[in-house]
Amino acid sequence: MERVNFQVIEKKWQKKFSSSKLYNRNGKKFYCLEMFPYPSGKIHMGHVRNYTIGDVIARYKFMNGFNVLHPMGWDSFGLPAENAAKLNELNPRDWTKQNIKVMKSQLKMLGLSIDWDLEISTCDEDYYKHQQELFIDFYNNGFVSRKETYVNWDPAENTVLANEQVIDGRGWRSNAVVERKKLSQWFFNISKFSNELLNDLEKLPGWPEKVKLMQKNWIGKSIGCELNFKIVGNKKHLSIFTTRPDTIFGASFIAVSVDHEICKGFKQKPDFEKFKDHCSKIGTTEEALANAEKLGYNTNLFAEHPFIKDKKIPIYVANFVLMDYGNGAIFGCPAHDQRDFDFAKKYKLPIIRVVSNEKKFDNNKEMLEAFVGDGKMVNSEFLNGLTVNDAKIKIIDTIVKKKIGKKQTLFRLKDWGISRQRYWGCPIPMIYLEDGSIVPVDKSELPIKLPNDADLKSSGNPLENHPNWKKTTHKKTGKSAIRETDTLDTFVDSSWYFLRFCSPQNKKAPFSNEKVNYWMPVDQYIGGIEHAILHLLYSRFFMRAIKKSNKKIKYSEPFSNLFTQGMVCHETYKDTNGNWLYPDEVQIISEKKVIKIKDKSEVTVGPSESMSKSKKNTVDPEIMIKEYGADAVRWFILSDSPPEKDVQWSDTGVFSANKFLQKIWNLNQTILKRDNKVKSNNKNKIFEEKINLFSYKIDNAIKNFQFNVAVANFYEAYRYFSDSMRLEISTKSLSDNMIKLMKLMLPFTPHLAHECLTILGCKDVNKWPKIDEKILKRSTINMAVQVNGKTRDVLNIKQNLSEKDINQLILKSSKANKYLKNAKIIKTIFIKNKIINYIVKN
RNA sequence: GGGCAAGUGGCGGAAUUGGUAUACGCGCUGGUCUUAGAAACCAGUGCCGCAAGGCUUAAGAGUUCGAGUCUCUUCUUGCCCA
Repeated sequence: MERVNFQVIEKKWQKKFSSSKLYNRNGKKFYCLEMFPYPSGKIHMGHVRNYTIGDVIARYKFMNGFNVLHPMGWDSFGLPAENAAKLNELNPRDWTKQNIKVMKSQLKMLGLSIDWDLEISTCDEDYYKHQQELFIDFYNNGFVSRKETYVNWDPAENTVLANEQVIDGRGWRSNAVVERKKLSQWFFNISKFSNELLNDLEKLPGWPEKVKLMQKNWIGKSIGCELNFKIVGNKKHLSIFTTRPDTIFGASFIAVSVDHEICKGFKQKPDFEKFKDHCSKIGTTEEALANAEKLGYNTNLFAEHPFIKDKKIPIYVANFVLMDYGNGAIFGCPAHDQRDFDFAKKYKLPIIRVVSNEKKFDNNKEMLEAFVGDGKMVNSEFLNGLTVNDAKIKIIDTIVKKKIGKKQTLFRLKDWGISRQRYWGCPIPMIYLEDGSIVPVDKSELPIKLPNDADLKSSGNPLENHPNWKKTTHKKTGKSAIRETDTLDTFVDSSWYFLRFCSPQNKKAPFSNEKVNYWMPVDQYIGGIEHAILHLLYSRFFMRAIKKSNKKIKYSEPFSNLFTQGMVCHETYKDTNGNWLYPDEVQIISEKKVIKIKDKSEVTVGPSESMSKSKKNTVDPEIMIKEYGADAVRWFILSDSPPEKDVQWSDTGVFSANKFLQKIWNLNQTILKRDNKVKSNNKNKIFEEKINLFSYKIDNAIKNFQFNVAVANFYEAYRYFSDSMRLEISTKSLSDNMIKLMKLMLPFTPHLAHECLTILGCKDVNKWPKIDEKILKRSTINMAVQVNGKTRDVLNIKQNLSEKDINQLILKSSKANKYLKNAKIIKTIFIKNKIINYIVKN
């Protein structure tokens, strides 16, 4: 069998992919974008999967006549560069540049159809200059604010962490116990768009339902009401927020946050300070608060119940009430909220049931946990007998009429804290004047560049510690000023890069309005599900804020279709000492026996998990490409699982992918060498119809993102094709149909397909083959013959035959006949081109 | 605790959306070729049964001429939120 040297043809075609313009600029626009990588060092299999999927779509659309935009860039600011730089005594910039160089060459090895002329890198001054410009625009349009808030402070990293970076009360990277600290921070006012971001999810039919649901929950709209309580012996009111005003008759305490105004009076009390100190150690995530033991500090103050005369409710300070949600105060109804229940049990507060779903309500029954289900109101005076929902409506109505509160909508979504006490990020273009005012720098002074000589080794904020970087002057007044020394969260960098790709070399502005209005929105966005919430939500916010500050932009949704691919997994290996081992350090002898190559010791095989450096269950794409070829790696990663699901990496899988591609090559060679004197006969027609059917199936599978199904169809088509070589089919027909198949394969295995198409003499390589739907209607179909619902025969027949014809056929020759002979047919169910089912009685 | 998915051979998975269950690949078994191995090629491979045939899509029920697909109950797993 003839073999092709993949290394040679892949190198050859990769040169052509990057040297000539891949795309012409005709046809309807199609913006295909994969989430750009963080340049961490080398590409991993997750990247291979992500970019191969994107490449299939881009090439498919291009071959179908679209004007495709398929760019790539680098999400190149971020903490790892800083850490690596510390470790290796390198400048973060040099470390990042080096990684980009390596990863770019690796991506090229995959043969991706990326337009590298559009390459951007977020750590380039060219990029972050415009980001600073956008920041100032946002500031001038009221989308930026400065707030003092409690933040998650990582004492080991000396930085603020986002809620999602706090795992079980510890920093995700440092594992240090996170503290609550009050800091002045910059915020993007994403919450101004809460309603819009929620409602517009409905306008995104091309997004997975799952992602939309996650965003919906994240935004977390809740409708409730504000209610004022009178404090006994005090003229002041205490205003609380609740989503369960219907349970007011079950209220047995009020709980406020430690930061609530009311607590100011206890500041000098040592027991309060101790309590507050304790609270600060829990962290601020909802999860941490929910899991923490419910603790309270008794203020010895009481509030009057608004509907029960002379009833007094104790006021506690509680660790599970947050100042930045609602009013920082709630009323506790222990019978119908688990947190309140736990709290009431601990402090021996009454538990009064006000909702019941029992047939006969038993007021004395002891509760073991809170009842949060639906039911009818009890113990609630004028609400008794109503459903929870009706009770809510009635009580809010009453509260409004009595002027002791109002209806209120709250969102879980908070403003986006963007300040980071870090060096390797985009400097925030704000300055502090001597008179205390804070103003943006003049746009003419952009970019505010990062200094090259910052000290990264000492703890704290490197820009703050720099001897003179922060000293500047205010352009308008000439007076001295101090720069903001925080840098922007790197999520900001990735919130608008898709706009920059539309005109990446634009020196004057972040993007050209005209280009953005042409290319946006992204027609197909592809990336990991891990970005389902934050990155996508922030990008949606950016688009809206940009549209409001730049009236010429037409769109508010950045991504019209979203595809989230699954992860790449591999088995894990541990040696006898419990150390993780890389797959290439072990040898698999049999299903039950795996040994360490080095010393032949036994290895324990663990479950297949998402590839990660910490568990060493990674496979290096570059090594795989060198061994099996890029086309085989691409082929395998698409073939084994549906793209939205996790895929298991398997060496035998990529090995057999290579084998198959060699067979394809060999088939091409056989056709080329075939005597072309073979005259056409009626075998041609059947052959062509069959290949047409395969083409139809493959085309459909690609359209539906079922690449694994497409691959299965290629295997079948190959086998059919190879079997047909023995038949008297004209060489021209074989060659034409091979061209058809190779074009269909081009998005999957571009190197091999280009090579084969060239030797077959194909002139319109980048034109998707025509699929004749008329032929599909002419070809034969299989019809199942059932008796009493059991399949007894399958007929290969012409399409659209009538029930009568089929009855005759069956009587003549069918295996099903013997089940019909001595039976009485009571009923026949006939579905054209699908099935005939005889219901019989003996 | 809540929400959302999903459960099909030894494994990854397919099934035209209610109409031939197990396509395709991996693995395995046998054979040809080979000094031998690898590769290549051919055949077989859900379970029971010598066969005819019967059974089978986590378990159980229901709707239907017909259910992997729809409905209900239970179990299990995964993901997200808490």
